[in-house]
Amino acid sequence: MAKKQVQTIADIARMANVSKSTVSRALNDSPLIGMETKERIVAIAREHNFRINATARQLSLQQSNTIAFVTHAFHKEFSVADLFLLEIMGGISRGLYANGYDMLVVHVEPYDSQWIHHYLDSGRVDGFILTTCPHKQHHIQDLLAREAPFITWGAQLPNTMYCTVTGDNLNGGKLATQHLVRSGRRQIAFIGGPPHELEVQYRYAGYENALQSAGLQVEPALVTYGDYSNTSGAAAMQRLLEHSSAIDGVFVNSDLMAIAAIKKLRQMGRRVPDDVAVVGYDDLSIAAQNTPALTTIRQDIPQAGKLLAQNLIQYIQTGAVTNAILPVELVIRETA
Amino acid sequence: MAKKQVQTIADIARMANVSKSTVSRALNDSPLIGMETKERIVAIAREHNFRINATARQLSLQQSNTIAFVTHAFHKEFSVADLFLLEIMGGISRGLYANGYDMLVVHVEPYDSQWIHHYLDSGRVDGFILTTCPHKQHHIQDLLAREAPFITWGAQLPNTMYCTVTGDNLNGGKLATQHLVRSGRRQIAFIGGPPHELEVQYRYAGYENALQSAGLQVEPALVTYGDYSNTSGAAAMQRLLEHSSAIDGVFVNSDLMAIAAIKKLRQMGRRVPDDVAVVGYDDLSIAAQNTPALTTIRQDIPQAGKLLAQNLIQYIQTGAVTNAILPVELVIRETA
DNA sequence: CTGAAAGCGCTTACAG
DNA sequence: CTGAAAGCGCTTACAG
Repeated sequence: MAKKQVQTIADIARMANVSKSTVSRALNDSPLIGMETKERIVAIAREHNFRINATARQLSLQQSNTIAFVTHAFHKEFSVADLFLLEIMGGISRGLYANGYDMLVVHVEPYDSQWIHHYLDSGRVDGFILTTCPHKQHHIQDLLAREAPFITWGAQLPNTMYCTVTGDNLNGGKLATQHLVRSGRRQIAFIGGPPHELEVQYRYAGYENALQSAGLQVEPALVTYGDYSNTSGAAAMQRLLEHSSAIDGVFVNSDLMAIAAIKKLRQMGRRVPDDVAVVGYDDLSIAAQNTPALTTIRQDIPQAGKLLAQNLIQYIQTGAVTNAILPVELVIRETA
Repeated sequence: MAKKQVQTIADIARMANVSKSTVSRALNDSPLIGMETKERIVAIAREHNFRINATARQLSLQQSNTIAFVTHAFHKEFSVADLFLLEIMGGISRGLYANGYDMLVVHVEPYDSQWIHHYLDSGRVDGFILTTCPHKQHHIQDLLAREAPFITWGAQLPNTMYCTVTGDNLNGGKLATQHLVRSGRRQIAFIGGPPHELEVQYRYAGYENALQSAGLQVEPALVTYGDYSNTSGAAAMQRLLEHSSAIDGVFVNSDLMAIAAIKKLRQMGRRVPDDVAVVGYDDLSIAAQNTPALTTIRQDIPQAGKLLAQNLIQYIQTGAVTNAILPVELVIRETA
């Protein structure tokens, strides 16, 4: 495996005694080429470990075959919640690669949309994938204004038109709450993520829906919100217990908050799940590792990544706007 | 911010009444151009939000200005240890961007080195950054054979010549052990990562060195190894306690294993740090979050990422092979 | 089915 | 200091 000898299709053409055009067609599986010629050329190329020059190809084709994965600049400490990024990146990368695309990573600052110009106008990338970043809505507005091809992870804003992939938050809320109801809980609380998030609103709707189907009242005193961090989860749990000590079940919008809530419950002398059952959300690796192991709602993140890749490419190639909703699943462990 | 109007340097040339050559020189800060002309052209380009076409530039310059971050395919569950990847990627990305390079992410399988050809021979990337991936040595051999530009995170193999950045493992082991000695511990155990890893051997050397400086014996019964996972950490701790119940301090090669070891110690009825003091390694976010908060050795990972980027680019541009060793630091918390 | 030639949008040696 | 022209390595409409 020494240094590359055969550099261009012109080299291959010379060796095969054909024109560059023919080599290009053979290597690109063009229909207008003789079977025999093609196989001969492909064999020579393979033998010499030849790879077509991507840059020249991109210039000629006027596309980069590269997608940018957009995420926040990593200044601060990482939390376990960021494992989500790694997991979805794996899925995206796999999906892109299968379609002949590469994945660039772009770290963006909250209030700067220059990256759109930088990467798109220079032809570096053909489109963007957004997952979580501060001021996502702001960036989405700028992407729309620029008519940039992109897709996002998360629920679609009303009155907008762009590609999305999201989990089934409504059903997630329903499954979690139904499970609590089925185990005989009657005072079931809700600890949400930020209330302005659509995902959170859907999960709440699922919660409400499940309670009503079971003939239970939705009590405002049992509903509160956090910001997904563990400290906010602990604080939320404390607030709930102060207002209503009869709570016997909680549906929490993230595993991290759920684990913090469980700690708080124990500090306050409640047993989990005996006194209070807890269901989380996400099924990060810490959910299974926690003691007691966390009952939670799982979203298939690698699958989500794959869809983000495929549907963005589809949009770039056909203009079809898709909004995909992925199924979620209840994972029963020890806390409920 | 509408769709891009001005597409090429030819457009700018027309507007400025100069040739394409002149525009190119102005935009690239060439010395052989009039100050006045340059400023006029730059102003026009900025006004029209013009970005030079990266693909054409790359083809002309015969370089991609792109570096591949190579990591393992993400099949399995993620663990907190993988947060390391996110953190170092942030540093690398920042370092590359500052030098005008982009970061591509490549997920590789253990036994397949085709990715080297795929990305290098096609001109997609100018070099590779390797952090952790299975069969790293195997990949390094293939990179060397192909004469590919690359840099790795981790200690350098003997008799090889390539760029590396690594933490000061020798001093890390020394600092951890010295701290245990200073707090009066005399039966200090060592739980390493895989013993064939150079990093682990250096940490062991630091441990040994610190013990000897303190006039303490190195006891083979107090030395054991794991694979960085929490289960292996718990097993290692158990083995140590079975062989020698007088242990009053442990230096563990990762935070994950350290936390598992602490759990095990408590199960066996030992108090931490009263009966047994524990020092970990890495200072992942879980170290501070753990109860009790973990005393550990910190490496500046974002800084490491930045150096990986800079030194690889330096190598590509000048051929200079660098082996950088980053300082480490003892972070004292509750477990020792 | 195959080839000669133009074109993708840059950079730069060469000439002025 | 500036411009005309060749070249980077592909793809593809056009002609055969």
